[in-house]
Amino acid sequence: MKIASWNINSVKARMPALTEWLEAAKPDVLCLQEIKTVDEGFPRLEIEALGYHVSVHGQKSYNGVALLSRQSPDEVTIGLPGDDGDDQARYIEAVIPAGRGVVRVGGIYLPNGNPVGETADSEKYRYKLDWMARLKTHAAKLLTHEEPLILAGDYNVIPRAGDCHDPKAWWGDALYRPETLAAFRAIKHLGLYDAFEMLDGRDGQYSFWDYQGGAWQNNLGIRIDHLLCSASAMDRLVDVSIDKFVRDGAKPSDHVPIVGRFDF
DNA sequence: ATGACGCCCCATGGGCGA
Repeated sequence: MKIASWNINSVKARMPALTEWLEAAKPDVLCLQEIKTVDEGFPRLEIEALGYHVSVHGQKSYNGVALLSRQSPDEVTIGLPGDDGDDQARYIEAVIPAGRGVVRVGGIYLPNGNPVGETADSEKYRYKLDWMARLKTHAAKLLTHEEPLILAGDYNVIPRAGDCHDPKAWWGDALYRPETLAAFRAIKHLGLYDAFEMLDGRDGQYSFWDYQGGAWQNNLGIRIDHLLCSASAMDRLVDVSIDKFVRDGAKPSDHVPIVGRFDF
């Protein structure tokens, strides 16, 4: 069973790339981020025609997440609990049949957080840290359940120096600074494992390259898209791949898919 | 020091992303 995540950077602008990848990679579950459309604008029929159930948590122009699954999902929920005033569409969750059991998948679009501000207390950075605290609370609750858990998405966190081309230049950015890394560790320390780090772990394996400045051509990337797995999910993880070749396609997203293959 | 690229929208340039 293949469970994947991809920040698609507008699902409507990316349909040729998305359909091509779905038909080739055939994931069983795909979490999409930055669909940049309301629910009604999601190309549901085209995706369903490829054999997927479509669950959407959309938003006009910005953010927006979706969850595609070959099997019909149960218990689909949208929005990260913990702040009723948060109107940004960044979280979707479902329980998916897997083998003889089920797996719970959360699709995450964690806030970027820039600019940080001189004293690291800008509104956007506070929102990022608050969101990470809410994710920790929610993950702790989900980890009390029996089924394997995978929290897949664009975390906007560079976990290690080796996950960016120029750590000194990135240090201090909202994606790579002490408070961000501490919050990310706190989530992992609940009992979640970075699938790529555990099964591959090489430096320089990026999932995002900026459109600007020839970042892709010069391999100036960062690894910010992650699959965090509970222990029982990790026990079933066979391999992880970052589909870097997708960045060379026509009209690519600035992110590429990350895929975990599980023995469910 | 700035902009660069690409996406969005009751657009025609500004906001946003990372």
